[in-house]
Amino acid sequence: MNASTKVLVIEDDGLIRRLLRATLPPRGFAVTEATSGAAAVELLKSDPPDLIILDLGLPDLNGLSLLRHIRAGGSDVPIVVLSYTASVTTKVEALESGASDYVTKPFNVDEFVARLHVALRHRLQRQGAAPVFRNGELMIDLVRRRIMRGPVDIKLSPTEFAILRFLVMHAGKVLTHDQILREIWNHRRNVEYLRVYMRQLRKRIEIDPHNPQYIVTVPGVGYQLLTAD
Amino acid sequence: MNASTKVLVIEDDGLIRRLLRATLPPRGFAVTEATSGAAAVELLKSDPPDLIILDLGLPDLNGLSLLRHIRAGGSDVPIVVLSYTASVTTKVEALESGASDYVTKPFNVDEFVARLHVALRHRLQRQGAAPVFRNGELMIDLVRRRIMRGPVDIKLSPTEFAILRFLVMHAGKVLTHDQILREIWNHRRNVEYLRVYMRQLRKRIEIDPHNPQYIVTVPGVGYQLLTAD
DNA sequence: TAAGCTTCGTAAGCAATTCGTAAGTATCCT
DNA sequence: AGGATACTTACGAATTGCTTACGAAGCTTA
Repeated sequence: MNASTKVLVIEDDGLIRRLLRATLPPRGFAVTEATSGAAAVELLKSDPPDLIILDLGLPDLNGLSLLRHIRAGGSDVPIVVLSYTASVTTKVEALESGASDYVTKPFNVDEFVARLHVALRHRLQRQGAAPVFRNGELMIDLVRRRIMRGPVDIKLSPTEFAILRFLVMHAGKVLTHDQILREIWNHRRNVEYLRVYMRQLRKRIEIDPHNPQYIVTVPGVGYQLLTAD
Repeated sequence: MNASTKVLVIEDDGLIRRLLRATLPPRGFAVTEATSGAAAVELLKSDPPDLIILDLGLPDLNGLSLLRHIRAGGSDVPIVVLSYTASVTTKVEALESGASDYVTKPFNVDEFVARLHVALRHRLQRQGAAPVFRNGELMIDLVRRRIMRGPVDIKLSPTEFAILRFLVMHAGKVLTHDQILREIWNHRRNVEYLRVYMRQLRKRIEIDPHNPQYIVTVPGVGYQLLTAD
């Protein structure tokens, strides 16, 4: 758990917000807050957090809908649900809809933080689990910075490698232009640069850059590194 | 969750064992039991399960030690801890030691099963599984933006995909024109556009667009994506 | 039952956007 | 000086979004 785990607290109740604002930062979390579903949706786009704490009793939007909305959008960010309602059906619905955990108020802060750690652990595991990406002839070893297509060694410039690493870390998922731009250039460049670099990357790793079989473009959205299966 | 998720129940209490033996198999779990830590260690080697349900109050071995032992061995099998003790320190210790969840007895079976599903989900995610909509030949993977009818890959424009995603997120429900217009264009377009795009969508995903079997129109109201069952 | 109105599906055209691609400049390191 | 890399601009081709128009189907009312 590094020092800057970004947590988005989507919570109406001011008391809880204050409690979390007081207790989370000392434990290594950077807290952002949203008091309504609408604000939350905005923040999710502009500055994706590492973890979401979601209250089910929001005024303008049903918490469950928001949960499903986030999951349907393709995000697998851990979401810990917080609620007064201990109704089993609500719990089950939330958990089956993609919540990582369900904590009822009032709660003990230490246990709560431990559960946040559990929720975050899976993400870490997933990232560390596959240092080597494989699809057909292509092999990418992020740790050794080694890329091979069949027997040929492929050399990449630092920027090209950074983009490819980002793709590998989210292999199979569609990454939007915005996501990549933010990751690589912190949003200080625009989409044209991305195109230039994607072209460059393809020239290097694809057999036929005109008919890419690894890095495919998702028109109007972004790019995607295809997985083997 | 396929039909044969192997669960190892490490539990001393006969009542709980009987409860789990009665309730888990109908929900798609195959149950193996161990009543002592020693037996559990044996079973873990001989027949590794997909999930472990671990009681902390074993006679011959401290449950926490067993938990740490399993993790130290490099296994990342999900472990759901079950216990009478609600002591916060115990909970925190278990969770930080690698438990996926901590459930206190007595518990509700439905919620318990939902939590088992959560614990298993991460493993599935790591393997690349994602929530997928299915109806007959049609398969829609929102995360990968992949739509297939039988063996054919279907490509959609961003707007077409946005509409389909909205339908999938509320599959089976009738969505009114207004709802869709608000979601997709924020009400800045009128119903005619919706028709044009629905036609487009059908041309893409339906076998016979004149007799749609997936996207049906509900006259005067809106559209509906039919579910399998 | 016929006429009139509304809803729906469908075709088609135009404008704007998106994408791939080439090419040129600037900067840094060797 | 040479080579690699990053940055930047430009442009044609393809795709997409937007928009209008019209006939068929369904419903309502006289």
